[in-house]
Amino acid sequence: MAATIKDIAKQTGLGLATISSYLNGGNVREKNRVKIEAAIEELHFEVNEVARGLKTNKTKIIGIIIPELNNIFCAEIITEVEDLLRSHGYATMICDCRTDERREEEAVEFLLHRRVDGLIIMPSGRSGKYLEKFTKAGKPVVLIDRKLKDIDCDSVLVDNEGAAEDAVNRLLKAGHTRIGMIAGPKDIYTAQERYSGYCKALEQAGIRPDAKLAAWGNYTIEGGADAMKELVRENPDMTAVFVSNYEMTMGAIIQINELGIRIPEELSFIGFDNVEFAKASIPKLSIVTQPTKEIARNVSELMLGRLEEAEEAERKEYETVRLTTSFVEGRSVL
Amino acid sequence: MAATIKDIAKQTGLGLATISSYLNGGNVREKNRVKIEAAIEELHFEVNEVARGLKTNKTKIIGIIIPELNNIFCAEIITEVEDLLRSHGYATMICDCRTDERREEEAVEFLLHRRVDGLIIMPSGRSGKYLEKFTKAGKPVVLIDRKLKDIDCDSVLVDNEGAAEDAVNRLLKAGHTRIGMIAGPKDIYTAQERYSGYCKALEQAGIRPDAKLAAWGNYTIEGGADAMKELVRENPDMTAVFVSNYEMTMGAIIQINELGIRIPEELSFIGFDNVEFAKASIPKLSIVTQPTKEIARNVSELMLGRLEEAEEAERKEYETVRLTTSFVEGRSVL
DNA sequence: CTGAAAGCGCTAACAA
DNA sequence: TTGTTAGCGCTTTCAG
Repeated sequence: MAATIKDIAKQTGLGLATISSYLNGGNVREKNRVKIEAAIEELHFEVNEVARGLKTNKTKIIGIIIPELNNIFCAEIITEVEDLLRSHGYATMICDCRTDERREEEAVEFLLHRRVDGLIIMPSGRSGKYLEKFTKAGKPVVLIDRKLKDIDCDSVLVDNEGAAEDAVNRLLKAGHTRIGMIAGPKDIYTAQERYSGYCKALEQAGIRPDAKLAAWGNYTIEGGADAMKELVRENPDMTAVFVSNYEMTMGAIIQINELGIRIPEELSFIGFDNVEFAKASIPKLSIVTQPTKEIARNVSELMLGRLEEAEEAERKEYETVRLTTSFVEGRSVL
Repeated sequence: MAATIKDIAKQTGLGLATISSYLNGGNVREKNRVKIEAAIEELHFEVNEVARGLKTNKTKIIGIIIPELNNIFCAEIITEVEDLLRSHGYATMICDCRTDERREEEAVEFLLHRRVDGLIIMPSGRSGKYLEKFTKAGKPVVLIDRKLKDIDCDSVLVDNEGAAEDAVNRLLKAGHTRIGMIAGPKDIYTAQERYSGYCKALEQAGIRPDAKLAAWGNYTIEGGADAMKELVRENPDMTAVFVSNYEMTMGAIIQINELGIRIPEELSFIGFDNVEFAKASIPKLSIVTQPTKEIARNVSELMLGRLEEAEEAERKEYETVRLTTSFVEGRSVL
């Protein structure tokens, strides 16, 4: 069995409090410090964070709920968040919910039982009702990428509408008028925002958005491919397309190859995220990219901040950070 | 403050043991069951897994240490493992170590303090010395994708050598003799295996492996691009290339586009992993793919099995599962 | 089947 | 500074 502070106390002849104090950076007489360190070394003592957690009512664990770890956008953010939190002593417990709201609710329950100190979530639904238990317990919740009704908390978003608007404007400027869009699931916040950016750009150019030109994918590769196929079938006059996430961008490209359509001669193309993929394509794709590192940094800082402030008395107003996207020029627009 | 079983006991007038028994699926008189459930509902009771963990000395948490969550091969496996373990009541604590051995050792320590019940690891180094603390504590360790010296435990691998050999044989059969390879880091197990498969195939065909034709990348996109550049520069007579992981495959393709080399006319190409990317490329890439789901399933089952068996007396011999890869035919070999 | 009591390893008053 | 003591919320004997 592993050694406990009791063993250390016995070995050194000191009291429990002294050992505990040493462990928590308190002041200990030099002579005793040496003794304690020797005992720790000798008995291979390792603090038991579980016991500590029970006592302090803080587990130093942050729960993370995401729709899909396989989604590169998620993965990039999570790696970074995990790194930042761990460097502050926090472990993360990640739950991949496969874009399933029911599973998300289960995950919330799961993490609640495990008494995580805070929750970072990229939610699939529209309402944050099921997060109440967290906020009521005084535990911080930080939303990534999507906004939720029925809940007060911090969130970090990107300017989805602006990003889509900008992309479509570029296509308009290149002279296109029949511009298709592969949008995300209708019930997802970001997808709606991006779609509305698309519409806004068209309207500003005096073009009425045509329902036939919008295909609703499901943020997956397959969904992107299907949507692309539909778009091409329904719109022989379409000369450009804007795809609104990475997985669907890849799917669309696969489909375009399948159909033998040439980019940009026959179809101008603007995709989303993953600069590397854009560079690996022929021709290089023009894409909208999101600042994943910056998102991660903001999320972590917000979380860490709330965690600290829980110690203190007052809390600051909830923040909504909105970051801007970038555009990476390729050769897919003509 | 959250309700505890004490509160439930008080509310129902029952003893602590009864509540605990109910919570753990024991037999409780029907009448009391109803009472308990009502109290739980009313007081919003949620079991505290931390306290439970302290008492039972089991946290129901599995630590996972990987080199890079951003690496799609890792991400695919981890998603699946996480899913399987969670469905058995286990949470996962993931540590991304950025292919850094020092960070891996820190992660081991980190997870040890948190008293995880088992460890799943895709190690960067060659020795498993630093995992001793785990095995000594009687906690199961399962290795993914790489084998380690100085440690006895289960592992799940793929037949790397065979996969590389097969790929190179295909190039040989197509008539190539000057075949390049972009290998992974020399100190990584899988990289060595794949390189040795490459050599084996050549030797069997009576060709002496030429050091100039082997470029050692670092399993990243950038590394793949650099290696490709070097290979082309040093070997004007090279007519085919085999790339040994996904990230480097993408990097190589980016570089090939950059250099304006045409596949397969000027260069035949076989890549690794990620069928989707292979399909999205022009022409479609021929690739070796690894069975990530199957790896995940094996890893989870091995871990779950060990966890159970810890309850019982004896333990089975350590297993090494070796899975086979597949080959997906594209149009990149001529 | 149920109640009482002990204790998992740690922290945090409080005294000394 | 250091020692003593009392729990954190749960499981688990052991009686009843």
